[in-house]
Amino acid sequence: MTEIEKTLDNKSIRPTAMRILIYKFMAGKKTAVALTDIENAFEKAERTTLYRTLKTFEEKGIAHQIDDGTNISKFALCQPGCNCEIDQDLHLHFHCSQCDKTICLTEHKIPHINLPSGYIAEDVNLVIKGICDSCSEH
Amino acid sequence: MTEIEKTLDNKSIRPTAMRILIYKFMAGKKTAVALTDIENAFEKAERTTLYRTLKTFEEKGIAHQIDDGTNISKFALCQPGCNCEIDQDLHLHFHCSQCDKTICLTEHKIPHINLPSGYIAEDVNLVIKGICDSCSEH
DNA sequence: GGAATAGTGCAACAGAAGTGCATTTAATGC
DNA sequence: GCATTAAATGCACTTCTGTTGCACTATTCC
Ligand SMILES: [Mn+2]
Ligand SMILES: [Mn+2]
Ligand SMILES: [Zn+2]
Ligand SMILES: [Zn+2]
Repeated sequence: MTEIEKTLDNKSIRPTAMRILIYKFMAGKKTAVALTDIENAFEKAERTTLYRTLKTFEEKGIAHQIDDGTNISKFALCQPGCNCEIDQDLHLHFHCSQCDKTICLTEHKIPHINLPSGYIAEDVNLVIKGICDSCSEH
Repeated sequence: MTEIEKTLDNKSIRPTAMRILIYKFMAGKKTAVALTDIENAFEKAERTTLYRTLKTFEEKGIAHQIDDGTNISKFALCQPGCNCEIDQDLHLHFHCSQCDKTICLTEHKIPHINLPSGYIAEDVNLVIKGICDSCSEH
């Protein structure tokens, strides 16, 4: 049983061949991935399978979905300190307008926001658009 | 020349019948509107016209587009103090998960966010999802 | 092994966004 | 006013992402 298989098993995700491949692919990327990214990376990849795999990953708490403002959902494996389950402690995301990559800034937590009375916050999404570190140094 | 016509004219937007209607509709709403909201509000409304009208409104700086995480673009007329043109001073948006309404919290500015070195911020989007004041009081 | 369950592949659909082009409408100059 | 020109609109069509139903396959459990 490999490390990945253990990780999946821990969260009661049956470690099928496709799931392991997808997990590996995501783990190898420093950025969040779109469904089509995975689709293009593998010859034999069914969009539906990817769709449902990502959904499973998210529901079981090993990945989180990111809305970066492009209207294309991105996904990233949860990092240590990610704490996606808990409402608090959410990190922010960066979307580079040049290379179109979306990056989890896990260390950068979203500051507390004061709301007008009557408003109850359940979830918060903070996305910064700009130039990423790779793009800015060139 | 009515007040609305003046507003449009000031930003060099030709005040056509449809544009005035759309402007009125948006001004009468306290929440941001989706394209389909306008489409449903008028019998004779062409999606393309609405689409391009909203785009024009945005480009000319009398409205701003809002990505509230629903993957449906919302639009709202700019309020005094909205300052959409300037990167700084952006306000946050609230999306109610119960009534599905999206609200501009023009008074609530997005706090300054520190980024890792190399990252350059150009735009920032902060959306809070939860229960709005109307929904929470019931 | 066989029943039950979970995962996958294929097909099809929904909804929003976007584009090209012909037609209509409005502004401008004479 | 009327012709000329440019802008706005309406219609048809395409693309893309997301989503679901259903049949088929693989895996687990007894
Ligand atoms: Mn993230
Ligand atoms: Mn707003
Ligand atoms: Zn970049
Ligand atoms: Zn509400």
